[in-house]
Amino acid sequence: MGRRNEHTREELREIALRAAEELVAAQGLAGLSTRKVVSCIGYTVGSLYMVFRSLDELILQMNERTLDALYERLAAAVVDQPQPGAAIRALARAYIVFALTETPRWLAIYQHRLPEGQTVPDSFSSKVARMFDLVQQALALFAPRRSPDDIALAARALWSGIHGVCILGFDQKLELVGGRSVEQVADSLLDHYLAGFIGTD
Amino acid sequence: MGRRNEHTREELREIALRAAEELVAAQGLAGLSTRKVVSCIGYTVGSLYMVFRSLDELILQMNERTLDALYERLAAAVVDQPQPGAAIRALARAYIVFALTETPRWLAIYQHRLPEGQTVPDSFSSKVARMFDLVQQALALFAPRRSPDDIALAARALWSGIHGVCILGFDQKLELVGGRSVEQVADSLLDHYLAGFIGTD
DNA sequence: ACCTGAACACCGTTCAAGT
DNA sequence: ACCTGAACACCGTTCAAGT
Repeated sequence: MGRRNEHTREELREIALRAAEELVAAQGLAGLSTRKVVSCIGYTVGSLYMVFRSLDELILQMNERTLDALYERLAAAVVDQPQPGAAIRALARAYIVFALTETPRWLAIYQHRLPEGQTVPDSFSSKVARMFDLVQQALALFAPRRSPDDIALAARALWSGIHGVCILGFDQKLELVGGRSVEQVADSLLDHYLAGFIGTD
Repeated sequence: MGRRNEHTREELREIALRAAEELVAAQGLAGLSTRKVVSCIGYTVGSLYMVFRSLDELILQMNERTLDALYERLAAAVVDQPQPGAAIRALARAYIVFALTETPRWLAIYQHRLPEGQTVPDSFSSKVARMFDLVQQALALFAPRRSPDDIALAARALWSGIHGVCILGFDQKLELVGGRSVEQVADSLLDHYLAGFIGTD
């Protein structure tokens, strides 16, 4: 046995991540397992540990790829939005569309929890920071007289708010008000927050 | 073996739920298992299935107890708040305090996902609705000229927003801005949203 | 060096067997 | 009726053994 060498390490990593993404898309993060991944790609359990330190690391890398995809959607959404208000709205809408269309892998980012004491790698954090900067830049253009501190706080509040709308919106468990779409609730949050933010400028 | 009859069905249910709550408090929802629960209460695996249909049902009932505890904190917070604006702020603050002090079992409400196709029992939904009514009532007093529809939408936007702040705030994975406390971000969301909401009255 | 597959310590759930 | 504990089908991870 052994020494098949059909794939390089990098190829193995790639097909494993792709298989993981398909499994998550079909069955959610809970439906992901090392044994399912290797059975999809025609290897045995041990091989996975040649490329990933653990299942947690595989999930972390999968989530980084999701963050990349999300960033590109957000970046594409702000392009050609000369009005700062429209840019913020476009960012929120792009986030919601991503969450709606890629629900399982978007959810996986938040469902996955590292074992006690472990922290996320820097590459992960910087992808989050990069995405967050888009919101901050749009807000800075929207309220140019505000201090960087005010902008940072507002960006965090708005981003968290939109995220909360998405999370609770897809959780039928918490389906509170019938007939209210995620977009409608997000618009309410955005409109009133921005009105209040600019009003106290 | 068998027929110990040390506890009634109801007692067994109670000590199992209590053990589950302790396990979750100590190790999070991921650290909860049927085998750990029964080992805590001195029974064997099979016994658990006399009282709960499945582990999912046990978790659901545990989460309902958490919702009860949360509701009481929220209800206590609005009492003696004659000013409607203060009532809304008190609700948000009570929610944050609960999330901060009871983090694992508060998180468990959102981490737990039912198997595909299953829906939450009515008792669960009505506990959520009851909690949500508190926000709606406070908002109705705050903006008495608004239609019930507007109030419902605003309540949902605000509640989702505060929840998003809590969720992202405790997820160090997404720790975006150093030094910003959950309270600070929540205040920003609340202040500006309410200002915008009342401003367009 | 690469890969296997048995082994270990877990897991949820079921159910024949015992009292 | 109540409860056990073996059994089944899973799980993540390790590692001696094979090529």
